[in-house]
Amino acid sequence: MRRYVTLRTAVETSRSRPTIADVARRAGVSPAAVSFAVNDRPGVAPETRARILAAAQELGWRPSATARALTEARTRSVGLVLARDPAHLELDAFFVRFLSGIERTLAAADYALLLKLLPPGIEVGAAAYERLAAAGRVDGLLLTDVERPDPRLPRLERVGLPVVIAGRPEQPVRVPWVETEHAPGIAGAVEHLVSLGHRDIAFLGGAPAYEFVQARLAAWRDALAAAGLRAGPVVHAADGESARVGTLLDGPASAVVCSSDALAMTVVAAARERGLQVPGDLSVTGFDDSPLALLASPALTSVRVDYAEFGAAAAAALLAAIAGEPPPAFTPSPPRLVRRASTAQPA
Amino acid sequence: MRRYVTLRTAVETSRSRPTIADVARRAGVSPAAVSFAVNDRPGVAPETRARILAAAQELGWRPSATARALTEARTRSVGLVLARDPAHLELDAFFVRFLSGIERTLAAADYALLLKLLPPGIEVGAAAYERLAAAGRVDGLLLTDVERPDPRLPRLERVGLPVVIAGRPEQPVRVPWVETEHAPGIAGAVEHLVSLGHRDIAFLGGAPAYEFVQARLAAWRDALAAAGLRAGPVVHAADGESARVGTLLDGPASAVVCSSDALAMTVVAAARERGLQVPGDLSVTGFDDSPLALLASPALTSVRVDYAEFGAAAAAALLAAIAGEPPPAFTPSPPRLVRRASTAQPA
DNA sequence: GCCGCCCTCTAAAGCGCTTTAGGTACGGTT
DNA sequence: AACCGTACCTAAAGCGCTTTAGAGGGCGGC
Repeated sequence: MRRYVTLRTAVETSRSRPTIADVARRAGVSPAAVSFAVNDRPGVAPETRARILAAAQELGWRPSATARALTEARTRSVGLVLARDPAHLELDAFFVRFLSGIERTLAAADYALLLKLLPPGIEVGAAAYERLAAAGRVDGLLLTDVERPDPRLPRLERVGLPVVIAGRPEQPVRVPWVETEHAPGIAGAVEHLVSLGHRDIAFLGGAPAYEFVQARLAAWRDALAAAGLRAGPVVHAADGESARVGTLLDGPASAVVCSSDALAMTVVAAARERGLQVPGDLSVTGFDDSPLALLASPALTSVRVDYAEFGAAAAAALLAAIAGEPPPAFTPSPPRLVRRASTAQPA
Repeated sequence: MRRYVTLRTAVETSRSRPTIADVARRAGVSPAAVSFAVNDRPGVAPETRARILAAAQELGWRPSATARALTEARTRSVGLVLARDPAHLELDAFFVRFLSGIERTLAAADYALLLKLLPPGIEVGAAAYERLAAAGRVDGLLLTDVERPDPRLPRLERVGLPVVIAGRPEQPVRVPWVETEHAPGIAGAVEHLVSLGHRDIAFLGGAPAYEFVQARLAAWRDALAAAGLRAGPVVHAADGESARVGTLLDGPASAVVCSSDALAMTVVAAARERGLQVPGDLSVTGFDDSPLALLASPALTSVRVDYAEFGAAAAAALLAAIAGEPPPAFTPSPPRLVRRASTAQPA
């Protein structure tokens, strides 16, 4: 057997990372053979492969992600740009769960996640996407927090990279999107309240610009219509904005359906200020079933949605798009109403 | 003026990203000239530079981050590995604020953040660091959630990449670390309670394995000693673990200092279960001043620490380490006690 | 009017991989 | 004995940039 020899003296004294050439030299083969071996390609004798892998192991060599990215024309990383105020993210149960689902999928595929957290301002957000794409830092992009209308969407096709939207765009887009079954969870909350005997049910949602807030609002409206009830008052507010939230309590509503647990706590606080008891005088449902729901007193009846699963599905769809395949089927598990102490029969 | 011409026919029909050669051709210069121009190096005539930049603009060209990474031997990205249970992260005010601070620094330096979110399990966590480093995906690593002792630390020197620890390692390490002034905030809480007249002050902290929990515990102890008081009971618990938290209330303590707002809410709930009023029968202080503090009822007296500033400083130290410079000075702004309704004079 | 210098720009190598196009040796056919 | 396949493996190009060495031209000084 002829051994492959290079003239370069093997100065392995350097402390920098070994290269494929170092491994090749040590295993007595060409760099190409090393490449074939580590990538599990045919054309390498089993014992040669073993020798190569051993050499790589001994040297602690792993192929440079950068060099690979250059030759394979893909970085094995995807980007997620979040253009939300950090303060708004703090109590958001969605973000962390969604992120962990994304990670689960990406890690399995050996992809990395590039996270960009920006102060809000759509223009900035879109520009960030485009910069990431133009620099070729990522193979694809994940979009979330869809607004209606969303100014980012028209610009998306210019990005020239696979993009998957996590959410349901209002306007028609040529970009694939993935949505989970969060809104139907509202129906469960309404039905629960109706079955308790409530006839006047209000809605308290977050910023109306968000599509997911609108979807929940619509679900609330539909569920009321299905129950033959008229829609009670609707208020949009930020967490803790108790003045505005309090206006909900001026009407006849005996129950409030909220689009988040933090908002539900805001209602509870506002009710208490007015001397109303929860759930005696007012029933309140939260959403997301965050740890908050248990900490609140009374503990909040809430809706649990599997956002990790959603994140995993969105990431899977993106990986498929990158591979040029159709997105895998996603059947979200149905949201689950968790009954706790914040709902009861009306007085 | 001689124009640079390549023999390659300019087939600009392809829809793939333009390369430096395309820009060079369009501007009538060599690729090297383009490189010099976009990197603001001397040796390019002003009008040539303008012509090159215009060509780049017209083509929508940005240098490939991948190719750059290969030649410059740096990726312009840093990694952050979080090995915490997502459920634990959900109510954590630290995480999001810290992240936004990191982003602020990185964005200014045109660095990207590679985030890895892992299920806990230290072995896994360290391996993730090493894989990221070995593949050359990042130029440096940020470590947080320091434990005592932390099994990751001894392995850190093998990583062969700049690392900065955000937190205070118990064992001596040769890796630079950055810490913020969170623990002294506890002293403020204790002093506040003492000034209200409390003599028996308990401590409720999160998992004792975390160094930051220990630091807060120590600060509590020191503050009590300084006030000439004996240390009340200490309990470590997870958010919502009210059974264990309740044991705090069996003793003589008239006040509880907590290491997070979520724990403070847990105490409040446990107290209420036993028929104790907050703050009438029991004063409680939270920590972090998360949005929770305002939503809770009573609103929580809490300690605000600027974690964004901390994240920014940690990232700055890492960038300095990458550049081979000493870390910039960091003087954290002092924590601020925010007095709200959960503390009052003892009965 | 020639030399030398500076300014501007190009040629070409090289970063660490992957991949295509062979090339060699060995065994089995005709 | 010449031939063909197959199995392994190597040479070399190329990914898109940066960078070093050096080429060419204009200009001032003598």
